[in-house]
Amino acid sequence: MHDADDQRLIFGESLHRLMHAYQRAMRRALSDSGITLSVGQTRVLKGAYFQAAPTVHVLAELMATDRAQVTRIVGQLRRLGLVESRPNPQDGRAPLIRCTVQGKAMIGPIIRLQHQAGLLMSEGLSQADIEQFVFMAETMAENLNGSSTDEPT
Amino acid sequence: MHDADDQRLIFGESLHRLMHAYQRAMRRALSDSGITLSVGQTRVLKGAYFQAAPTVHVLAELMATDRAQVTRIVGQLRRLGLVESRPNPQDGRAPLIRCTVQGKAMIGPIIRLQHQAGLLMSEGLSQADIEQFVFMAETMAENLNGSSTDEPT
DNA sequence: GCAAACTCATTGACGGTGTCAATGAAAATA
DNA sequence: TATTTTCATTGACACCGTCAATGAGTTTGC
Repeated sequence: MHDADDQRLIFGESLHRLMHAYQRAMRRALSDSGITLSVGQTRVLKGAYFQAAPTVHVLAELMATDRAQVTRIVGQLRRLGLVESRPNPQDGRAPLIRCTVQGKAMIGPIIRLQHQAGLLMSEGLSQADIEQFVFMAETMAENLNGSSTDEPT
Repeated sequence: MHDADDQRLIFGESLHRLMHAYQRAMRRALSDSGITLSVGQTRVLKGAYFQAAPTVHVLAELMATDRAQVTRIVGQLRRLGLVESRPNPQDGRAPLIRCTVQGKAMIGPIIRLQHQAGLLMSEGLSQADIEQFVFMAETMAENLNGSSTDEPT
């Protein structure tokens, strides 16, 4: 029934379709480029690169995902020699994670692929549209997160 | 580097965060309402309801996912008595899937939850914004899909 | 200083999901 | 009629999200 509602009905499905399409495109682009990393691995690698020696906790928060998951991925990347964790002088529980030289070498191509995907998907949209879209996506994510945590006082 | 590029860099991450937040919200809303269906199951159920006796193929296309996945979910829903598949007089390979009475009874609450999630996440955004967002999401998904399939002649 | 409570990373386990390959039945094509 | 194509189905595998338990380290309260 009635206009406004229908918009909302489509909403979830639109999001699903976009997300699937994006993930698929990224996965294909990565494998076509001979990069054998999963999407999650690239996300952690980027985090380790752009943040200054983050902990697992910081990365998990950044990616809005579970620490367990991040720990696992860090382990994989470490075994691949793309990342290393060094003891944290401030806190013995939380090692600091850093890109190795080899890890840094992969950042460039990864960024380039994401960049291309961004260009492709934004075809026919203006720069202003894109910025608006990103802004709205952030706003919505915050709306959803904020309500579930119910930060008190 | 330079404005335009940075937008694109954030792009993927924004999408990830929004998607995670949305999926989480939906999962929580479903379980809080005592509905023990997965997100995928609700999607298929909705498809079976809104389409007129679709095949697995149709549902998969609608959801932009794999037929195998849909087949599995249909099996689960059938075991739950929410859906039934009847032989297709037009094509013996592709049974037609239909909501049962019990399945239809669940549609209302599911829609309502998605509706609420939509309202929550669109807080602070105008109706025009929302429509714009959905439109852009569809456009982008098409951009991504169209290029990979390269439909010829 | 010491014990309790807390925080962190880590590991294990489980379910949902996406994808590919193989199978077999039915349809379309030659 | 024989070949090829299209469909659903099943199995297998990897990725991802989540929760529970563990253990090491830190902070708090006494």
